Amino acid sequence: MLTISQLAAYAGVTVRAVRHYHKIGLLPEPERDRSGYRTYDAAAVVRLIRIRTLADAGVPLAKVQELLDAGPEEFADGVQEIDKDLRAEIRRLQGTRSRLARLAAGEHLALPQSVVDYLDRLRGLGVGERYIELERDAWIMIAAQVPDLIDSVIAKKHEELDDPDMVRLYSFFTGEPDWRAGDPRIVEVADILERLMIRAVEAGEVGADDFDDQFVDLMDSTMLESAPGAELVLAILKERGWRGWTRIERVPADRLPPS
Amino acid sequence: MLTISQLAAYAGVTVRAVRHYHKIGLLPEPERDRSGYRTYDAAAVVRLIRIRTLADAGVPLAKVQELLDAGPEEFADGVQEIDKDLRAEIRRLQGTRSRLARLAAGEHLALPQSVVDYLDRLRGLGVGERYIELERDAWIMIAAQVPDLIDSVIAKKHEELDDPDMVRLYSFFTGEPDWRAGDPRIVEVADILERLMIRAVEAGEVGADDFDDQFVDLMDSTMLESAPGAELVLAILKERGWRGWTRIERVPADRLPPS
DNA sequence: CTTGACCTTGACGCTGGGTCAACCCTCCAT
DNA sequence: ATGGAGGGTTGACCCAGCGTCAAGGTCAAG
Repeated sequence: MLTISQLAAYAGVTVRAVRHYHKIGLLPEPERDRSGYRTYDAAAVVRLIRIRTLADAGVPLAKVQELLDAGPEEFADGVQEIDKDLRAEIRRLQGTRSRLARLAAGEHLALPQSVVDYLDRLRGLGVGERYIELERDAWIMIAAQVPDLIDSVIAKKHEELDDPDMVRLYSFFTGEPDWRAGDPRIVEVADILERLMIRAVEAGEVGADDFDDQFVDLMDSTMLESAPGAELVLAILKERGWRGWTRIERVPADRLPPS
Repeated sequence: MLTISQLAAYAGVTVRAVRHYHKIGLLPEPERDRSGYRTYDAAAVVRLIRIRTLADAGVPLAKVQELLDAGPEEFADGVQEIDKDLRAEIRRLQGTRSRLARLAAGEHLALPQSVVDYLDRLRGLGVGERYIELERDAWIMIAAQVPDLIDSVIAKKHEELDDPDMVRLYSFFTGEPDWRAGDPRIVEVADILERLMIRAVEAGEVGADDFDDQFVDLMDSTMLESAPGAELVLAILKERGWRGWTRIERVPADRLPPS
């Protein structure tokens, strides 16, 4: 006959755990000797080891009880199910490992790969790190609000970057992004942007996107919030008869303000 | 700006969890809008996703806080450590899977492989299943009390089984193990056992074991508890001048009771 | 007889939130 | 303007699976 600590040690559990199993009725209370000590037999060892095998597999104790007190085919089914969960858990941990490695490598897990690639392309064009951080934050906000649109938006952005004028536009954002009203470069930016807009209108791309108004508003306001100079550039373009940013519109000539 | 549910959804957590992180100071409380709603920016998204990445890896939230607020080399070390734990956990789960498979196959995980092999050999000799269960339980009790001796004991048992007389002895245990005083077969068993003992004495094996007295007592009492007929056989042998079971002793001739 | 290692019951603590409850804010359709 | 849906807010209680005292009774050895 065994004492509780012998039983516990052999099964690889603590004495406290064994008593817990008694309390919840998972392991039957054994006989006591004359001094009140519990005395265990081989059946208790077998049961306890089964309990641990299942519990180690992550099975809640209540289900362990069900399984151990069920018929053999029910037991086999349950074990099958548990094994499936174990395999899934192992895969999950492997995924966690790779995410952890990416986190340690300094990757921004807050954004889908497409956006990361886009930002890398900007960086490759010589765009300053401070501006890229602004863009990154803006894309995070957009991705958080419309996660399923982000890939198609980024695809459009990539197309835009195929245009050398657009590349020139971005190169303005190199270095300090602290634009101030009166900076003469703002006019240069506006000139480039206007050329791009004209080309877009000529190519019939205006109004050709599949995004709804609400989303266009989101893009515009996010970009305006993040890029301080954008407001000033937009003001100039507005004088020249343009409206919009994400979606370009030409204001009718008769409503143009006097230049 | 994001609401709490947008933030939570994007990071793949519940609103409740985000508020929990605020309460424990893991994620800073953001500004509120005029109606008291929390408004989140991109930095919160980044921080929350980092929290989740670490928490998914099983890191307790208190340590997550430490890590995120620490320097880069401390962070890298911590991640290294976590990844080590993850690998260990994956190996543990794979071990659990194999134990689970053995459990489902009806194996007795309560005994080391050596004992299982020994019992299989008995089964192969035609020993009855009921007796084998008795032996199994006895070995479980012994293994639980002296786990590091069990392998050498079993090795001795295997040697014994090389003797045809011992095999004959075991074959008596086939079928019902309910021995009763007066059963003539008990004398047969005693005869065989005596032959074995004489041979052991002649081979100089008596007293040649490396086990201490306490352990010999344990073996004897366990076997006597489990095998009901053993007592009767031992009584006959005692009359013939033998003592012991695990460790054989020849009682000096002058102390022999009259036969 | 003492000492130290066990045994007993009982109660509280811990992680990481889930799950109400009770109430406020905003927006949209009527 | 009104009512309802669908957000948001705090607060309080609840869970598993034990760990960790606390406050003693028992056993074996010296």
